[in-house]
Amino acid sequence: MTKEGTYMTEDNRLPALEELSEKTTKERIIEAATDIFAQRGFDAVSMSEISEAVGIKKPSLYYHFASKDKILENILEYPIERMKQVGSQEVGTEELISSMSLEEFMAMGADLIVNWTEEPRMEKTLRIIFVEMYHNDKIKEFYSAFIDLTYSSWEMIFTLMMKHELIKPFDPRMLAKEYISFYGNAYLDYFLLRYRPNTSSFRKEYGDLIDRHTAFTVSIIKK
Amino acid sequence: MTKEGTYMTEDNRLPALEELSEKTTKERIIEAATDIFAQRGFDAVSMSEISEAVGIKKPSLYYHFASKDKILENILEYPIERMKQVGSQEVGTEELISSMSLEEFMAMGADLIVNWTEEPRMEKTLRIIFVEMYHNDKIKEFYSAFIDLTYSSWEMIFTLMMKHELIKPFDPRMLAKEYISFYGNAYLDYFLLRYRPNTSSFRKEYGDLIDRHTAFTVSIIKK
DNA sequence: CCTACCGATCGGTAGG
DNA sequence: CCTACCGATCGGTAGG
Repeated sequence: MTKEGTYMTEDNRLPALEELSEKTTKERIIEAATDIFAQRGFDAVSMSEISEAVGIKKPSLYYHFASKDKILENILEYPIERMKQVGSQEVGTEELISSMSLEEFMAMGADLIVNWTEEPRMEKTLRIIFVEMYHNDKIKEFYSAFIDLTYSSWEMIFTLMMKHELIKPFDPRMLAKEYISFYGNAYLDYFLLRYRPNTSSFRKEYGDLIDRHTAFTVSIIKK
Repeated sequence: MTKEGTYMTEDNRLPALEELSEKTTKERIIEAATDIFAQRGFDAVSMSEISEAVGIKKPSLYYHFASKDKILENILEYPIERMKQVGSQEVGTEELISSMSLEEFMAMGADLIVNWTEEPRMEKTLRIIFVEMYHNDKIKEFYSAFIDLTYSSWEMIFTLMMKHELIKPFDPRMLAKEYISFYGNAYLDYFLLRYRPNTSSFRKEYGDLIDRHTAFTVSIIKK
């Protein structure tokens, strides 16, 4: 968090161009820890193990992070930042809805939800979130906010669809919950029951099922 | 697993009636461990802590269970036995469907699913299952079987409902997945995100939402 | 069911 | 970023 890299640049020269694209030790720690935590969970992983993966000795980790908990905190900043990015680009939903067919919009929506898991770092972080949720208050807060935002977005979308008479009348909040539950359940299945890092992806395993969920939803709500 | 209670009955007399209703130490260990594992997870709980809750010393636990893992294994036998019980009493689904209204049957189905969580021991065991699923193969096996059985049961139910022309035509497997996802998601929310032992219950927190889910489902499928 | 004990490992610190 | 080290705690055993 502070004075990153001061140890390695104490000669005070400007870094060469090549070095700018190299990962800092701090970044390498985060990447290694994300990887190993995603595989075996936070508690089961020791600081020695992380340092070995990075290629340094255990006490050197404490130069970059004050504690094991701080490493986890840093890892969790990533999805929070990514959620803010997605949130800020949310513009013109109504124009989008009236500019395409119901089928097209729903397919686009499904794609957005699936894309969330496509980036490898995000996928590993989501795994950590699901595994550690039961006893980590920061993760609970993040996941709650993530779910609430998703419900509210789709409540708004379905409300607009009704306004434009694209779909039959429903309680939009309830419809959002029904629609999104399918994804929550798929996440539970993927991240807790069947997680095998680097051998598969959410899209590959659930893509077809999600297409069918989209078709099912359209068939039910379409006016 | 073997020779239970031999230490305490080495005088070879028949146990008094009163003793028959008393819990054996082995049972008390299971109950205490279930309680504490449900609260804080398997790895975070020490054998000392369990023994303290029971009122014995740590090494005495090893008279009843060969290892900490064996305690968990014993705890997991409970839901497996309960599932077998429920499975074996599954008779006359078709008569049931044709003997009541769609609304009545769906309300009864929702009740069965919610009842699964009402028994305190089952609730705690379900919490342990959700918390430890990510790294415990036996739990994965159990949960997979539980989910598959649920999907298959509802696939059969919806197939029979179509045969009796109570509901519109659907792919019954897909309809089962859509219907059950709502519960899977509610479990995820309850057991991982909002679990507060002894202060609430699944029925209390999700009863209303599930009634609305049942009504939503009926409104969509009813012929 | 207990006392006494063990090796292993953990997160973290001191001091350079 | 390293060597050397620490106190605490863990699951489990020996022997009664």
